[in-house]
Amino acid sequence: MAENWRDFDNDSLDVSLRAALDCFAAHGYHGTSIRQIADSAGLSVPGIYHHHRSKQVLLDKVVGAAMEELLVHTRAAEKDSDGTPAGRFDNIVTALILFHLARRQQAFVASTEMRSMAPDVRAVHVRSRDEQQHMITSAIADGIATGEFDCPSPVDAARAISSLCVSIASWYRNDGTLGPDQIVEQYLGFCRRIAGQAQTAPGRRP
Amino acid sequence: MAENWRDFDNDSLDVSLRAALDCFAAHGYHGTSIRQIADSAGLSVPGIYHHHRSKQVLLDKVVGAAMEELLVHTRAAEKDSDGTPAGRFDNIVTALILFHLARRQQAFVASTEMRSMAPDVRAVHVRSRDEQQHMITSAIADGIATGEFDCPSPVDAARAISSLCVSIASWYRNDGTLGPDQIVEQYLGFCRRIAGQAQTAPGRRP
DNA sequence: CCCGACCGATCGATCGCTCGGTACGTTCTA
DNA sequence: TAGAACGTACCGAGCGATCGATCGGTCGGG
Repeated sequence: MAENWRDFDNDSLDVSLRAALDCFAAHGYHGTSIRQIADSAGLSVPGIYHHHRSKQVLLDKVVGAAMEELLVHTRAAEKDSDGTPAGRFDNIVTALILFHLARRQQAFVASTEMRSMAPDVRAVHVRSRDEQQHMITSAIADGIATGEFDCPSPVDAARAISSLCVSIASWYRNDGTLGPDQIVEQYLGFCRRIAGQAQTAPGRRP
Repeated sequence: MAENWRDFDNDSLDVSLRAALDCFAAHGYHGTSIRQIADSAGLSVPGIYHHHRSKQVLLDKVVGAAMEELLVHTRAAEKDSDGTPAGRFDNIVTALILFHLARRQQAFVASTEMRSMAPDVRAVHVRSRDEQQHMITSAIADGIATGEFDCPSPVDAARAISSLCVSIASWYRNDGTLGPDQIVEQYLGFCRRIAGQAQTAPGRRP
């Protein structure tokens, strides 16, 4: 995994979770009924409950799988970097962008349905997101110390960068005019600029 | 209005719409029942229906009021600028940021509950948002022509800027450590950098 | 005397979820 | 090796609760 953090293979969601994800992404958690999920999965309502205890755990499993995947890829991306703040930053942010392209629906549901989750479940996912964001913050903070970055607040910049990458999930479509590589290049450029990386521009790699 | 586009006075929502907004922001449209709204408004369920025809129009009125307010302020902000691309950009983006600070809940509901609205109603609000975003796009495009801005795609940059400002609504709290002025300064800086405005940094006005 | 503001009671529909089953492949036993 | 026993994977029907919405009222000010 250490070197192939750029690749996201097929997700491991079963037919029920896949159906739940589709419905949640389209109509939201509370806007989706178990019957809709069952129809979408080609099962009956008890068929869903045979595999998953409740509607809540459907949401939990869908979001949990995505968050874990994101953390694993992000940690691998940082470890695979050259160790410099700018190198760490680039890899972490690239992993974040790639994740939101490859796991569009999961990322979208994770960000929009946080409030629909039970408090204890939500706490786990909030912690994951905080850890992810902290990796960005610390790369920027280190980069300011070395002069590679220039911005007034690493925490605020990291939040802006995180928000910007998350927003990709709300408009990206597989059949759009921009391909994944172009988006990575463009958004990595945006994020570098937000952090004040010297001599970079969106769409141009130095 | 032409010169006081920076000010957002108290919103004109009645007690029912205010209650609906609070509930929608906290639990989402489908996660909110009419009874919750009635309780929060200090009315009975028929008391709500006396003033508003359905749950759908509650959402429509809340979002519609916000979108109209945003457009009015943004148009005034552009008209009030010095006419240069950079000046237009700064005013439009500033209005967008101020709006998301002053109308946090409305902006949040508008962005998260688009999918919960009837198609014809949604189309109206999508058009408003497109017009808003197009003003940013055109300021950037003009700025590239004059050399004030530098980015590969004005459309993509405008979308990123718009997304970034919208995201403010999902974390900003009135009692947070950052005051409105600081956030405007910081996020305007982020947005300038995304568009590739020369010689600017977040937190520093030239 | 009427009209706008509001409420208690209740409508049919739908919600998440469960009960008691059936079908079927595998395993254990005589 | 036949057949009983079992575990897994499901389904039709229906549970109590809650949903958005409505009905027929009450009540105070003009």
